Amino acid sequence: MQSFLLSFIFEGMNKGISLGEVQQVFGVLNVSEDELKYLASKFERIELKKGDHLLRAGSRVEHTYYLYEGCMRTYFIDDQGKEHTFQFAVDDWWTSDYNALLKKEPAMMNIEALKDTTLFSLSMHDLEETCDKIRPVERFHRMKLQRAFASFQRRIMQNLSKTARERYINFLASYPDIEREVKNYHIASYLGITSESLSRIRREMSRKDKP
Amino acid sequence: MQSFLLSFIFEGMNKGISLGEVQQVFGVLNVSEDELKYLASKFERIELKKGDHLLRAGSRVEHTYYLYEGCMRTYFIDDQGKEHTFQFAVDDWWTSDYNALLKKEPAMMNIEALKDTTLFSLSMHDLEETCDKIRPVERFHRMKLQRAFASFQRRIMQNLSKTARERYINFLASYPDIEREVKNYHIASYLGITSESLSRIRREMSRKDKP
DNA sequence: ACCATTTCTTATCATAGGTCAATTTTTTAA
DNA sequence: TTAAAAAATTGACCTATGATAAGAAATGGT
Repeated sequence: MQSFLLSFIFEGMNKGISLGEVQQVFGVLNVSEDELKYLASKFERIELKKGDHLLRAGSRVEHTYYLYEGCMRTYFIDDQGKEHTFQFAVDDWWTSDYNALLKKEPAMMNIEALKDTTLFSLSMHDLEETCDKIRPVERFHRMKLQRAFASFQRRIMQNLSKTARERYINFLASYPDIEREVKNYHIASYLGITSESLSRIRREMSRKDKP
Repeated sequence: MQSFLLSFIFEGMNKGISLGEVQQVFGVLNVSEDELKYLASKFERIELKKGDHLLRAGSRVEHTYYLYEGCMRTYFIDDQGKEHTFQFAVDDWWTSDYNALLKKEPAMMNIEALKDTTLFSLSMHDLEETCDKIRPVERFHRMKLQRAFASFQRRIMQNLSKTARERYINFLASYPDIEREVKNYHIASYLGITSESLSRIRREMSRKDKP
């Protein structure tokens, strides 16, 4: 009887997200209890196991995802079959294939879990609707976009002006904790180099670290 | 007398922008005449001659700029003194150093006019204020950010997966009309290669074009 | 129209990073 | 615990692009 009750509760939790979790998603947001409930109703909880894919190239994209806990990698495959990591996402990031989402084209990106991960999904349609209905949400979203925009600017600047080695050092500084989860070839393809090149860079660095 | 009058009119025009121009900036926007006037009052017209700088690295950034007519280039200088073109802007684009603007840091970017150019400047403070006061403006701005975001995604994907030659071909397709204004070394540094390399690529391409 | 300046091209040589193949190390699953 | 699979490293060689320098072509100011 008790275990039946428990499983019922868990199933219920898996459908949606709590008000507390909504507040985590949006930070401190000046909205009413009703609005909070409305927001919560729009999200769905997604639990992924390490290695699971959230999105695959070619499929339709309709959602954007809030990464509640875990670690994801977005990558794409080029014409020659080579894999390129577009970005890593960790706690409290949003992720999706925004280009496909916006242009209503099939996804070019794949998104996979690098460890067991919990996400909250929100359809683009609901995002628009909540932006319309709840002013602070639109503002919140606009701010998110601005910050993402600025970070893209920095990434493009780096790619244009830094050597692979400098970019790697910078990567380590930007994602200090991520290292355990990601493969070196993920990092290499994020930096725009081969796994072998990264290996050489790492060797040189460890040489010079211990003289 | 007539010439005095003319110069008076031009001076007046130089201060602000007309309601018709505001509508150009925001496209068809569902706002009242009063709101349109309010918006117009927040913009300032800037006329630049070819070669003039709108922004220089190190200076404070407080404005974002709508490019009404003309052509601008945003570039930065790296630690080794090398110049990198971050982006070209043509009619109906917005430009600024968004990273600096957002983080309230000194500019890293330089923005120069590639030909005589008319811009409308809007301070970040006024942008926030108009987003607050006029809902459709916030929506408009959010959409702009989304599109810019998607286009950055495409650029990063390209840089990771395409050869210099492919990127050049793609550049020509993306900016078909810009070529007359920009120097080859502007394009080269936008693509992340040297002017000499671009020259080689161009030679190879013209060889194969005429067999 | 002319000279000065800037930009573009070409050639040569140097180098970061890519490719391929073999080996070692680490992780995974039975 | 061990065998199999995946990931990382290494070495030998290759290629695209960078650096430098010099000349050709285009552009701009007077």
